[in-house]
Amino acid sequence: MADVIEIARLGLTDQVAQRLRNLLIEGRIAPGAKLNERVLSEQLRVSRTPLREAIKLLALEGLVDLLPNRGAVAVKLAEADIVHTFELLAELEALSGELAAQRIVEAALSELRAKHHEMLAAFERRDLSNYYRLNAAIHAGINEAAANPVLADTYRRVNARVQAMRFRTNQDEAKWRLAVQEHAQMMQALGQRDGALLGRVLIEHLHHKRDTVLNLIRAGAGTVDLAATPQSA
Amino acid sequence: MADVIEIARLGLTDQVAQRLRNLLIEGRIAPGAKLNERVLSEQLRVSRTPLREAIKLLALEGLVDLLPNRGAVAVKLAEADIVHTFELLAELEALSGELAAQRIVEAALSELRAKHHEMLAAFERRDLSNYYRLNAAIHAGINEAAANPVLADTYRRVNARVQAMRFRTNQDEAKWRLAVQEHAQMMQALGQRDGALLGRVLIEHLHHKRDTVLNLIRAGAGTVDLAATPQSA
DNA sequence: ACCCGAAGTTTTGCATTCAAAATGCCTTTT
DNA sequence: AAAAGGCATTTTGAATGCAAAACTTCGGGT
Repeated sequence: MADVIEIARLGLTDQVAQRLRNLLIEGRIAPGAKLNERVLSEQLRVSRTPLREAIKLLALEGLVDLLPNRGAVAVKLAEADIVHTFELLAELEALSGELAAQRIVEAALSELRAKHHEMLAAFERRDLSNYYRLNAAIHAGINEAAANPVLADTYRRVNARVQAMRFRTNQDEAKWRLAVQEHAQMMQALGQRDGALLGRVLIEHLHHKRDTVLNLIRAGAGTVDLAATPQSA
Repeated sequence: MADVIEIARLGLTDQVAQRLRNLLIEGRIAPGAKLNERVLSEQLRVSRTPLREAIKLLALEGLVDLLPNRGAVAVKLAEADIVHTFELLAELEALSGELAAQRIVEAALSELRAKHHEMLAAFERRDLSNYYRLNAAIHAGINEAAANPVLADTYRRVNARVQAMRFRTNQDEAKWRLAVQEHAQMMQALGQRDGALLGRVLIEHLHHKRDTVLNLIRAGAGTVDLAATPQSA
């Protein structure tokens, strides 16, 4: 009866990294914005040491760019970056799906179905916030069902890069409907344990997601934010 | 005429990370060994600050495990980790191959062919060191030809985890021969721009590599090293 | 008037110092 | 004698301080 409870106890660095990650993903720190160490350390009430370590971590995750002797800036993804990221992300999701279809246990499948129905409810109410949350939870669930920690970890890292963009999509009614349909197909394929089908559906799904994000960028939303949220208020 | 030459100028942290990464991959720091910050900082002649940052980076890469308030240890991969890593790695290589077959330019293909022949030469001489170097260069070349930086980066990261193991394989003559044959098939598929075929060959290739590594571990080589190289000399 | 250059300021990078947590040893008690 | 508790040492974690690099601004020159 060794490690039974094991309460939190995260290091400060990891807490800071988590906080910064959220700020970046939610766009509270605008793409292209400089990350001033002194300012940030005062805002987060930590010294520069754990902050710097956290920034280095985020750089490895690809959420910030590191300019030697000139600090870090929040990444501003170009179209090519989006294309490249989704090219990989689609494949990772497909692999997750194929493995999940083979390995998922009944309990997990039921939980995913439940989340799927909750998501449908959020869709009917046009409750974007909950829809997004459940959507992410379902994808994460499939990932977990694949029972490959290395894959899960890699997926999380790559996904983080475009999460900020995905956050702001699904305004288009038609595309939203299509996404919901695809999710239904996913659940069906998973229920039938048809990995190949699930993989194909996921690739298609991500393909559409990519196009949505690209449109968003072309509309200017993803690149102009520079002065919009100067990370203060 | 801005940044034309742009010599090195890496930060100390990155240099330390690179050095540590090599030590870990080459097994100079044995799996399971503790990374004492004071000792390492004296050996590498740097202060603990950049060292700590580097260790955190390696933790994110999965090369060391981070125990809260108790420092870092070099990862000791279990069989399950190997299986999981190769499960992903095979897919990443296959994707690289498919994209490379579509996108590789003639010059890069020629360079790969040249490296392939050099590798055959190294094989004939049973020159394991050069064989390994050229082998890695060819895989890296295919990766680069895929022209997807996100994929390339991810591949590098995941590959690093098992590089230490791959380093010590190919002692078995029969398996070595097979690997060389598979490489020939790879070059042919690439020359024909047959991405699907190249993908299949690569998955098979990695599959075999995985089995070799698993055998190596089962023979005890991968896990017993604990006291073998106590990171000093 | 505009451009180039130098001094001052700011900001990052690294080292050192201080604090907190863990490990190991020794004493003490049953 | 064995186990438990406390003290000392070691080791990690975080903050501060110092030096070097980059940006800014102001002044002089063309």
